[in-house]
Amino acid sequence: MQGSMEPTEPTSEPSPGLVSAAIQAITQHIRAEGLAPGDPLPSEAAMTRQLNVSRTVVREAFRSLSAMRLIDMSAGRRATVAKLDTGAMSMVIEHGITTQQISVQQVYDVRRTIEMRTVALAALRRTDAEAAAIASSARLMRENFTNPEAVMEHDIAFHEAIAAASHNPVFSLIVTAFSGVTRRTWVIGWRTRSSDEAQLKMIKGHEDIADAILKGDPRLAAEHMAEHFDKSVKALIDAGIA
Amino acid sequence: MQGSMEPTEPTSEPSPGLVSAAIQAITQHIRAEGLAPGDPLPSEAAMTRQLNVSRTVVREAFRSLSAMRLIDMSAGRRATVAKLDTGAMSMVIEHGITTQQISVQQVYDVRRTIEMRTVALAALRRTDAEAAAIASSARLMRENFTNPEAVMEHDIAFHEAIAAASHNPVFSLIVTAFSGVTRRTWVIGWRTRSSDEAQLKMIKGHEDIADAILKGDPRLAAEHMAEHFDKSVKALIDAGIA
DNA sequence: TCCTTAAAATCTGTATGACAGGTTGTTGTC
DNA sequence: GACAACAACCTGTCATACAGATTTTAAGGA
Repeated sequence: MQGSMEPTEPTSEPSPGLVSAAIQAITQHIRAEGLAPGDPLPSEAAMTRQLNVSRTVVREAFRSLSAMRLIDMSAGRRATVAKLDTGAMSMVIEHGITTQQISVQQVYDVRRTIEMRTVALAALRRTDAEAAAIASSARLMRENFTNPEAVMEHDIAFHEAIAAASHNPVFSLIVTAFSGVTRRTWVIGWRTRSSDEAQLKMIKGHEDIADAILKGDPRLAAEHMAEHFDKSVKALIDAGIA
Repeated sequence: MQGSMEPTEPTSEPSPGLVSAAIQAITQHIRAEGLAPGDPLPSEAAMTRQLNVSRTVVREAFRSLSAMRLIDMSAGRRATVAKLDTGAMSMVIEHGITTQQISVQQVYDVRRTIEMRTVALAALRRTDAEAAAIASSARLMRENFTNPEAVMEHDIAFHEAIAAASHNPVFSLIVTAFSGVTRRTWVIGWRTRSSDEAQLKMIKGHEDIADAILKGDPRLAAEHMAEHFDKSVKALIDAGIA
């Protein structure tokens, strides 16, 4: 049963490659069956029979979806539908940066645009627990301020917590996808704030944002966020980031 | 040379699975060599030797990156670094929608946030050709207004053209990633505009945006865009979209 | 010498078979 | 009825084979 000898559909085959077809078949199966995260998918063997292709093809399809984090795979178990994850988006952004198709500044412009909105939404919709988590990240930035690495991680957590408090997972998805870029450039911005004073002022900015969210004042929160981004971008430009 | 018999690195193996390791090796190769779009990657055979794993593993890694559109593959040719493409992002968004982890309204909120910015940037940065392309899409909407399918495609092209005119590929990436969702819900909004008058008014809104961009007035352009989105969201809510 | 063309080497696409190891369902015993 | 051993199923990885596409090399002629 060599693949090219028995074209299952001699008429219309728009996408080139059996793997692409298999990927589509799997995603369509999810849609057609109305599967939810955690629900199991057909086994590779079943898919092999259904599509009448080799296991190689089916496996490459499953693996591709797994790489995009649309499904979860593990040995012995069937693949399951995955919860929303930022994996694929992160990789696309990283790819764009490393191949110099997008610049760090362009990412920051998008981040600013989005986070001006998430911070306003967070001020309006945050639960008490979310407000506490945001404030906590800001506090941890101050407490660890002699350890840049730690400050950075709490900074990233701070922005992700705000996105989560916006109660729109698409915002969370995008903000989180940018975290990788932030990890790669954050230190540069930090170094331009040479004095302790400048560094503490930057941390103060985060506390102001957290306070505004706690108070439920979207306009004030957005103002502080704008200021924060303007200074961050300025720091990057001063450091000569293209 | 059975895989599990000769652990190449008996000490630290953080990521579970050889395929993940291979994916990382490839992306790191791109970074380390400073490859640009179009540049060729090592052959599968070369990668197989370098990583000391089977071709199966290497192939699944390549295929995964291809599915995310980070690399281009075709028979006989070596894989090459891909230009920035929205493929993976679209699939993530689609997945979120079909598994009901995100709602259409949430996508529209993100679109509104982003396109309020792209339209302003487009007004400031558009070339004459870009302004013409945007206006052309609006005109084609009017000319084909008895054919909903055609109107939709020109509508989508309109928004993507604005994103392109923002001269920030990250915006283009995100806006384009949402086009799939738009294709799946657009008709619903169109139907709520039952009269020709209502439909033509909606098209007029697009022309107003195009004019503002042509005039180079970011504030006016953003105002028209806001109005457009508010009406679109209202139309979806009227139609009972969750 | 240079151009053309045919053969060889290389590469990807797909299929098949094999086996290790994990997971789940079944059965049989106590 | 509880528990343990076993069988069935499933994924992870490897090896091999071959078709078809592409690139490289070599040969031959102008």
